[in-house]
Amino acid sequence: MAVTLKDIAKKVGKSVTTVSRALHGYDDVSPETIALVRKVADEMGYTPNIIAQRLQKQRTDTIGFILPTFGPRFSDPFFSEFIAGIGNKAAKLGYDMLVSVHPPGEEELKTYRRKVQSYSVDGFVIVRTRCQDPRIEYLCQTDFPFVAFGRTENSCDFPYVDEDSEHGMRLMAHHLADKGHQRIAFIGAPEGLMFAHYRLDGFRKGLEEKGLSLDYELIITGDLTQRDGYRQALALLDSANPPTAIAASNDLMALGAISAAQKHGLVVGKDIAITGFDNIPLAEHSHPPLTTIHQPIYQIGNMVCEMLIDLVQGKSIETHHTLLEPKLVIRESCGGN
Amino acid sequence: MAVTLKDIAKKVGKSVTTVSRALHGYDDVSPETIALVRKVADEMGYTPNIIAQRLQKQRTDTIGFILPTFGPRFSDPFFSEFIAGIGNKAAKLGYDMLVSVHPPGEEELKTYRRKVQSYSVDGFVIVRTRCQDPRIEYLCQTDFPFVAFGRTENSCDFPYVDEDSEHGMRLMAHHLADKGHQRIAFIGAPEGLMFAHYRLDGFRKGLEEKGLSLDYELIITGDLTQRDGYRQALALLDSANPPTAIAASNDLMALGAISAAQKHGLVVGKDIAITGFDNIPLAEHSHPPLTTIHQPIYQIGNMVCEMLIDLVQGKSIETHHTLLEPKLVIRESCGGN
DNA sequence: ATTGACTCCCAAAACGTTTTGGAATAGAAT
DNA sequence: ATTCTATTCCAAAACGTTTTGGGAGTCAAT
Repeated sequence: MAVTLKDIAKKVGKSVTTVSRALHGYDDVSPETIALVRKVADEMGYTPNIIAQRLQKQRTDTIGFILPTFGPRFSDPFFSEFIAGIGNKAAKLGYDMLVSVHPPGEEELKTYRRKVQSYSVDGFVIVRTRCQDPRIEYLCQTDFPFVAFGRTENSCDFPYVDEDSEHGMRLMAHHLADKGHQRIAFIGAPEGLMFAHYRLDGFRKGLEEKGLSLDYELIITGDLTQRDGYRQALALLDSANPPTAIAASNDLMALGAISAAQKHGLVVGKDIAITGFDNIPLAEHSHPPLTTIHQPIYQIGNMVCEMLIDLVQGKSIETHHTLLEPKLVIRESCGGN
Repeated sequence: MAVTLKDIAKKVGKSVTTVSRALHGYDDVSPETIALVRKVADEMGYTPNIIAQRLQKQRTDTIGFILPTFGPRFSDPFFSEFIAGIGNKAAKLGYDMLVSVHPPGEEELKTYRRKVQSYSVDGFVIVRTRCQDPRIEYLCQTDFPFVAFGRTENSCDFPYVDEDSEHGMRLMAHHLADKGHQRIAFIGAPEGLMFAHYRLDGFRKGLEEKGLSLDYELIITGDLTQRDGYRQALALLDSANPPTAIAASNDLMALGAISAAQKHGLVVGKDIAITGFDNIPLAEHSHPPLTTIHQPIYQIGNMVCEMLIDLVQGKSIETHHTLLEPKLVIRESCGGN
């Protein structure tokens, strides 16, 4: 079996205590002993048993991340990038990342509860916040550390990072209005998601500021997949009086909408304008390239993770709430600049 | 603090041993005691401390998965789907999933080593196998349980699931040849990856079987991103004698190539044929929809995870090697049917 | 000769669980 | 009265680590 402190202790003829303290470089161990212990530990290939450390320290050095997602063909590039963001930062700070996959619902919440109660993780990263978010409510209520990407309507105060998508969508509305579009459709995100509201409200306000109003017949909702963007856009274009522009609530749906328009024989960027939100890598090299709002997903993963780790380590966080300024990225899918 | 066995023991006036055994339903505990203990445990909201269990049991009920990936803007839908596949199966079998992110290299291997030696996980899922794969070599050599998605040229024997991409690419070559293409370009995957070879070899063989040969000038290599597919395809199309078909080694690059062709004013599916590999969800709703080889990524995640868990539990696995039959999915990006 | 300061070390407890190897009691069979 | 069997229980050890609260020895200052 593996090498333990006891084995080293036996070898060097000291106590387990001394070996432990030597390896941690305590100054009540003589330099010679430290050197000796280090050498022997090295030779024997010692690695501390992380589980024993965790039991003793009463923390896991692990952060939890539960992907709130559906079905087998789940494949949102947004999440790979976000995971990379959290994961890299966590690794850098010496933390592990425990990932689960659960569609929103009762089961999901049970998973949170179980992980909290069994001390599986020190804290959680929450993503895709919902208006009334049971995860946030639960974690607030049990005082368990977490940081969210996104805000919520829950009453409790908690640390989060979010992009000001309301403002982002206002910019987008201005842009489309400036391009002369009047009949503009909006493909929203599922009702329960917090950002669905920000984006819709922002878009509506943006149009109003330009003297336009968002026709309620042209507001539809998609499930954020490309497939659904395609389907919804097709329906819009098949209607009696199709829009001249479609603003989707995320890039994936926008890409679907582009396909639908092209299927309809339209030249996107000329016959119709289509826009997204997120600026995933795919957006840059689609045809035509997609006008969208940039969201630094990887960096947000970084930030959220760092905040969480500060939090679980009891460090005082300077800023609990970060609202990032969105940037409009103009490409050809709405005719360019 | 949390409620422990000791707390329950005190409450019911029995020993910790008895409480533990009662909760596990041992038959040397009287039914009344079992009922009482269960009730009290419930009332007090007891959840076993998972870390203590792990220390005692000497296993973690956790499987490890290290994403072999680069840079910040990493965003491959392939991985989200694969993670979902592993994660869901793991959850179903009562296992956690520990995810790290590391570009291939020395650091990556160190992470494996550390996780093995510190007992962080019971086994690993390996993905994107390389021809000479240091991860596999290390794990074989230390006899640590793992299952791979993909084969390798390493000499050791190990359990894997793979799709027969050589055969898949042969089918694709046949299809393109049957469509009358003669000047066909191939965008390969990075050299070191095992599947890069299978796909290239299969494609070459497929063409040869149709009496065609693959011009070495038309073999180029991409980094599997859409951006690079775009770049490489642009180069091909800018050349003096451009190909009439481009077969990319994955869907993402194929999508990039489609954009490039469209940028060049070509109608994909008519002026030029472009094909991919993977059949990610994006492939179905691109414009035009992408002809590709289907790879059931989610199910492969499921299978690999299940095999691994059988393995770490010492169950005898029936089949160590699974080679899945690829299926050609014909869509419009190469002219349909 | 004491005291104090300093250096180096360690036994034991603790974290929360499971498992081992009995012990105690009661009733039945001899 | 003794032995045997069943039933129900539990003390202690074990997993591997860190921390607590000293102890022993040396040397210098009183």
